[in-house]
Amino acid sequence: MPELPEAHTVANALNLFLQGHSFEKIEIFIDKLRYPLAPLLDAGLLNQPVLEVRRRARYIIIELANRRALVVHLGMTGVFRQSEPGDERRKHEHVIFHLDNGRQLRFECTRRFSSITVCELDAPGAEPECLAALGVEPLSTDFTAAYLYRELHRRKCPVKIALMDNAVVVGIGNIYAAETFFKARISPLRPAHKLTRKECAVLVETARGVLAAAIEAGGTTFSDYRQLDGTEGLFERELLVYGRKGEPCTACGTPITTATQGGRTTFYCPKCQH
DNA sequence: AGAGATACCTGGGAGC
DNA sequence: TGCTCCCAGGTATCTC
Repeated sequence: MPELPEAHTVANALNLFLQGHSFEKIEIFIDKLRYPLAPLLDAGLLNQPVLEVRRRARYIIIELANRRALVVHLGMTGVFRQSEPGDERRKHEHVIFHLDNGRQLRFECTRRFSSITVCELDAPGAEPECLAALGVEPLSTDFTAAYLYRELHRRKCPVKIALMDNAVVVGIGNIYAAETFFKARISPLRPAHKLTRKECAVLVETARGVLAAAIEAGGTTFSDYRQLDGTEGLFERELLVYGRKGEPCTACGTPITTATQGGRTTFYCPKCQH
């Protein structure tokens, strides 16, 4: 399931595939994903060269020459696939972008948690207005121990909830949150405002390391995620706690425990993480 | 205002 | 075997 590293990997692949090319036709086969798709057909997206494909948080931004941009969120099961005309349409392929070079880009999404919207940018390279409320990028220099301490200090919720809050820092989902807290040896159940400055520094560095390693590996792969050419990411085998309920902790052997936070399952070692 | 719950959606697995 | 139930996930939106 795509988190930030997956969006990063996909954006890079899309940039290679789309840059300089334009859409000649867009076909939609479903009324809506998270939002209605009909606006894609009447938004001036055709015959405009793609300037760049980039990422902000988990959103993929496909910027066209006329300053229109497609803003795509992969949700849980969104997948882009390069196809050729005549390829049979798969069951959950909802959108087909026909390119000026005769090739196709298809968007598939089983659970329909994904979104594809159109927005107009204020200037070339600008951030879409619909993404303005997002917090800092975890791999940027804005994500510092001082910043995190400030944000956590005014929140009484569990620290895991705060770290996954997109208004604080973007792109840390359930899987990477679990790995980060395990490697940082900090309990995800702790009240956010009780973390020390030192612990915030550890969290920042650990989260960065986890995400960077995942990007390096091409993203975590579960049943749904594939890169554009169909190859799988390799990070899955490196997960230390996520999905390992009852298995021995790799550090101390204590069985990994779960808790429910914000309606999501949290995996952690009750002995190592304080 | 901040926090917690819920809807959205499908496939896969467990249990009967 | 076939049925029902539950779970997974991020985000928007609701309620308290």
